[in-house]
Amino acid sequence: MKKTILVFAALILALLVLFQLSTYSVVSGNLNIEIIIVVIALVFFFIGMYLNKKRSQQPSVSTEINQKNLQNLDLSKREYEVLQAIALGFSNKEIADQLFVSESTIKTHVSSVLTKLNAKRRTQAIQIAKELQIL
Amino acid sequence: MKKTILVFAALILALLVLFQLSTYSVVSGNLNIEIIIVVIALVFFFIGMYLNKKRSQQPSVSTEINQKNLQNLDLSKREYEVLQAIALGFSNKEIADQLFVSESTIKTHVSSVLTKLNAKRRTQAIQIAKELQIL
DNA sequence: ATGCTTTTGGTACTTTCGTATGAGTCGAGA
DNA sequence: TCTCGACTCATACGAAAGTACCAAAAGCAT
Repeated sequence: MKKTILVFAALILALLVLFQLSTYSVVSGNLNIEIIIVVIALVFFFIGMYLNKKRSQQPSVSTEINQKNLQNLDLSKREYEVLQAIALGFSNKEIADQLFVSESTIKTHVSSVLTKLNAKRRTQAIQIAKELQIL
Repeated sequence: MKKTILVFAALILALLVLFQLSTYSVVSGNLNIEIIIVVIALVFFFIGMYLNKKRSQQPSVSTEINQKNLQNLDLSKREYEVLQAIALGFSNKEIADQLFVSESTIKTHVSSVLTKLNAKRRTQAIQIAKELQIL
């Protein structure tokens, strides 16, 4: 809300500046009227784009991963890889083959992931990870 | 692509019209310069909003469920409920308690869901269902 | 070099999941 | 009424998944 007020204040200010500029230059005749129009057009074009972007960004679900949550979980690189593979629906054996390690290793990683995500099952881990926007 | 060309053509046209209008009115002096500025500002403000909207609408992921895919899968009401519960990370026993049926029943439903979704595991079923925008 | 974490891997055991099969109940519709 | 699909439930078995505990190798920072 505060930001909106600031934006509109800046907008009005810009308008006033343009008024002054245009009347001055038209009167003095040292500036072409076309330049003024182009400047005004560009300024408000980008203002329109900016405002609309702000508006449309809020409801859109940020599909990017939340780095803060990811770091807070303290998952190791390998554990995160395993978590991603789990979310893709792979079995422990399949993950093991993909990462060229044994299934025992994957089980170890999965257990760590479940503990760190505070999940009882891998399906729950997926759900929690998605809520944290980690995937 | 065709639309982009049209939009830019209209944009250039609008610019030309404004040029003509402004030079004419300034010369004849029958139109206030402020009015012109406001008109230009408004026009390009909305052009900016419109273009930005078009751009941001395309990559937005429709979060609604795809009814067509849902119907094509031929999942029964109960099976769909179970699928949703699976995606929330619940175990068969927990789902059974929530739906007031036995775990055996849930197992039956889960098997049907896996078959219909062509999945080997419940985690894979979740992934497939999300791809089909069923969840 | 010496801790420290990560990664790896194993054994043994429990739990959960998934399949196969069969069967009873119930409601909607031919 | 008879049929069909959906829902229910059980048993038995095998396959994954998960836990607990241990331990060695590797990487990396002080």
